[in-house]
Amino acid sequence: MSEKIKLTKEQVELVEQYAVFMEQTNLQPAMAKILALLNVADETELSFNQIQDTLGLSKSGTSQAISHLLATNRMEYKTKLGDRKRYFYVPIHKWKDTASRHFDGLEKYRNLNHRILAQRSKKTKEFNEALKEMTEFLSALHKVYTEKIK
Amino acid sequence: MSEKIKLTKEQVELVEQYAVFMEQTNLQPAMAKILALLNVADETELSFNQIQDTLGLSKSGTSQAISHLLATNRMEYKTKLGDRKRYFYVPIHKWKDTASRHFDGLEKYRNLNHRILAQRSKKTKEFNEALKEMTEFLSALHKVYTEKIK
DNA sequence: TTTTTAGTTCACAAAACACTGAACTAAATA
DNA sequence: TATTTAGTTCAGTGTTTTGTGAACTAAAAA
Repeated sequence: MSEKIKLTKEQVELVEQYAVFMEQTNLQPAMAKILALLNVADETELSFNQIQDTLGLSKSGTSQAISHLLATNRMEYKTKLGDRKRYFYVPIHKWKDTASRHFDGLEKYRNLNHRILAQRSKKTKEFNEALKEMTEFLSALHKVYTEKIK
Repeated sequence: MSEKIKLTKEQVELVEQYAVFMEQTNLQPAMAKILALLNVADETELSFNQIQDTLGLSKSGTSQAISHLLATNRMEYKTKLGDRKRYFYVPIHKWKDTASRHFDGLEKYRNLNHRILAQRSKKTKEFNEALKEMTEFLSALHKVYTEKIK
């Protein structure tokens, strides 16, 4: 029988909105919905079947999405003695690691812009000045990160 | 005849790396390369033909990419009296507007997480606590934005 | 041993995406 | 008026993405 989880109307709404947001950050729909569910549901640890049934995905789709989420550290699982299933959860307590990866991307962008600026013709003064201001703002952001998280 | 622009080896390298970075943020390859070129090239204003020839794109591909970049405010153009062409450029002086849009996305994420937290069962104490910490960091980031840019 | 559970793997179908070439347009030039 | 310039539009093609169902596996339970 189905192991579909009961969600309030508000939870369904939140799952959908969270998933859409995640899709916009490059995540595939199925993965986005799984993450959304694990963030919103009352229970933070759900089994393969609970995920599949609640979201109405195929078995293979669920398997592939879960594998990818595990491989990219967006999800983890635990087991329970005397129970063959895995229980999947979002390692939200590691949110600082996730944030770090985002700031690494930002730093890469800052570095690219810095290199671009370094080799630019001195003739395009306004352009160069704006580019410099922007990289300085990126540095300021990075500083917040090192102070608050790193 | 071709209006291909001359780029140093380093500039070619930077165009490619910048474009790859942009592709990773959801931009289509052609658009990513156009933005990269306009950031790196000595001249900040390039014509349709200079862009097409330098990047080796088709005319229609160039047209469609430019239209989309203009529609999404990632590019603008100016004209010159007595010249029928448009000269395209990256409005880098508006980098604060671009940053604002990014922070709007972050704020949306913070708000979603805040709503999720507000309706969560009180039983998952650790999860809720971590989620709260994270939204607080998102608020701190947003504060930097309001102080430095807005 | 046979069956059930908890998945994994894979070939493929449907849809979306990215780009191309060819035909077209509208304004300027000859 | 005819031609050139500076693009635009669109149908189609090749590629990539997502997800499906069917067959498979490995361990546990009956």
